[in-house]
Amino acid sequence: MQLYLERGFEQTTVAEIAKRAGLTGRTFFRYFADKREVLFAGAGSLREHVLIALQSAPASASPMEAIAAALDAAAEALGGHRERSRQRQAVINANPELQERELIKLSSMAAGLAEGLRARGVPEPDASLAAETGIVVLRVAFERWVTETADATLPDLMRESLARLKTITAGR
Amino acid sequence: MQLYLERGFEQTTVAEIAKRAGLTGRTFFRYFADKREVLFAGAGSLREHVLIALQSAPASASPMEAIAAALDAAAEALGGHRERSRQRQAVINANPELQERELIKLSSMAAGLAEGLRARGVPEPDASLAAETGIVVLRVAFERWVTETADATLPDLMRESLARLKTITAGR
DNA sequence: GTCTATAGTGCGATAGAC
DNA sequence: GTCTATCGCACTATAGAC
Repeated sequence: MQLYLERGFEQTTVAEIAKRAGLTGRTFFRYFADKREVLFAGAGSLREHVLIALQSAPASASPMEAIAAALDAAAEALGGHRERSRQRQAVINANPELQERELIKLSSMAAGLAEGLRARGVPEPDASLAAETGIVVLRVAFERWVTETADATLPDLMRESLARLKTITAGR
Repeated sequence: MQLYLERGFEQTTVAEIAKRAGLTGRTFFRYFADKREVLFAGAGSLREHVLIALQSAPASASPMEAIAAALDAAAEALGGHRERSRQRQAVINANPELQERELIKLSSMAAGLAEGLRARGVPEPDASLAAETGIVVLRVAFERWVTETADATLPDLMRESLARLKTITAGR
């Protein structure tokens, strides 16, 4: 993160990262599949967290209610370090390659959520639609959270965004 | 496409592609920013097509109605070559790098749709939510279209998926 | 079209932990 | 004695500078 902020992602070589960490380039690739992956190391635990929350939702919950529970868990997990999130997002927004990686991580979370919903008996295409829609809400709320100056809390923005979505999709 | 189908995306070198096209590797990179981009050459025109449809929607249309019009245009543009779409998707599904590229193309379309909605006077976060949700519907419907054996038409699947989404997000 | 930096891989050597 | 972490080296292919 230091180097990526200092001189930008592309301008930073793996050798430089490794050197600052007191390692060699070869060892870097033992831990990270590629240069981008360093910024997404925490994605796995977030994914688990969210999927557990989905499973823990009461069986009586509707698909979107279950997704809402998962989103609450995500907001709680992400809502902490706002400044760090801002920095990280600045690096990512400055580089298309990193945006690609971020998108596929979120897509993987969506796939996990869809699977979780199917396990709850939700048929397709409803499971995928609900899961992907949940990720949309997550992303939009997160972007507002790191962008806006007002300090609404992430869980609040998440709930508010979900409410807006319901209004928008409601018929007419 | 031939080479990617024959031996897989990773196993195909740019030199091989260039040779079969009667060019040198360097010339390949004059036309395509990277090895993946060949598969997404048509994305730009689809994007335009869809954005024009959004602009052409009547001013009285609600955000989701405008998005629905854009989706119709997308379905019409994509709905033709089903077998080719299947092949293309098979190549993409077999390779994470390609999935990343596909996601960012769709994300760019979502950004365009959101901008189009804002131009229509739709405020944030509604514009982004509606736009991203539209892309979700597009993706889910498209996946059903290339996956399922039954030959429902893409426009039909698109409309049906949108209808399901409305049901799912409806309160309770 | 040529030249080159750098990402990323395969294989093997070494050293320390338990 | 096995397991794991780091490193060294050779090599390919992408992608960018010129």
